[in-house]
Amino acid sequence: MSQACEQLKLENQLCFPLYAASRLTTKLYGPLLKPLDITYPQYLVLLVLWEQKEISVKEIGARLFLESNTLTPLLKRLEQKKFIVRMRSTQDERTVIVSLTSRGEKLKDEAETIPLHIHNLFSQSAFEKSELVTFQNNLKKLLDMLRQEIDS
Amino acid sequence: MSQACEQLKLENQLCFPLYAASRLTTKLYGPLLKPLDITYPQYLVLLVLWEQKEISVKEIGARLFLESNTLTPLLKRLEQKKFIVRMRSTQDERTVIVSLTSRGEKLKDEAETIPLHIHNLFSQSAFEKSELVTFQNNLKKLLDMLRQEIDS
DNA sequence: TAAATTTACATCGCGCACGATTTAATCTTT
DNA sequence: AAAGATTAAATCGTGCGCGATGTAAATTTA
Repeated sequence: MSQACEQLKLENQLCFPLYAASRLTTKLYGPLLKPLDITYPQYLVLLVLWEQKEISVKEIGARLFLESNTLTPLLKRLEQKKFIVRMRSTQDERTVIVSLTSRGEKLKDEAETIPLHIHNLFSQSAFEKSELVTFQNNLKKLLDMLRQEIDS
Repeated sequence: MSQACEQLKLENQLCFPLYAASRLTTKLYGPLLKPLDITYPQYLVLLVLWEQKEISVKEIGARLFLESNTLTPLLKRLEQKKFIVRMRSTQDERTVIVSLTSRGEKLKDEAETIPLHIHNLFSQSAFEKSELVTFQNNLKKLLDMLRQEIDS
């Protein structure tokens, strides 16, 4: 079988396991996020807001690699659930500033056990601690590379 | 700042870079797949079919970690584009057998340059070959772990 | 063999993702 | 300051993903 053909096999692809692992990871968060009444992408937005409780849509997008076409509806849903408020900046009317409500701030306390839960799953697994660090670094490196590649 | 709080930072998460890298990777395939008139998930299904040109929906799902709620509409779209046909098994009327049309088989030739394109991007990047192998192995390991965790 | 269970796929509803376009505000240029 | 370009969000349409449920066929159990 030709080299080109061999590389068309699912097994030999880098991108498929990335795609599958990402989806299964999101699924893993499901039961942890359900009690908080948020989805995984909503959780990511909240992670950003828990670090910086007032931030523009643009900046959230820069952190999560998402744009307004995805964020606007998602943020509206978070606003409906009273976790955030959105308002136009007075300095620049184009900009929408997203900020946490007190309810949104409180949610952080409930969310604090989530990283621990996830961490426990990994420590119970066949992953060595050092291996995990390498893996995480490689993921970041890949992300950097992809970012460059897509911007160009 | 508390340990729990520190782990809520985006930077320290394993899952976010996984999520972001997966999305950006899909985006990277976009320009390569557009000429073939298929999406990335459709490409994955075709990868399976190019390995085994007759296969049930169930088996495709097992390979890609997808279920009929995702696959059925996707396969219908591939059928509309005349790349595949779907028919009920005569042995077991519950089972739907998916098979390539000649057009779907021909598409494989056009797709053969895709892995090369992707490979080139990596070889131009800061990724060492050995590093890449390690990374790929870790991804598979993660996928195995997630699979186990979700089944349980 | 009739009833209960399991299996394979389909359907439904909702929430992302994202390319493409629109709208309104701001900035730049002349 | 008016015209043109840029920017930030919003909107629109399409295609996933997936939990929950439905349907019909096959298998198991009673």
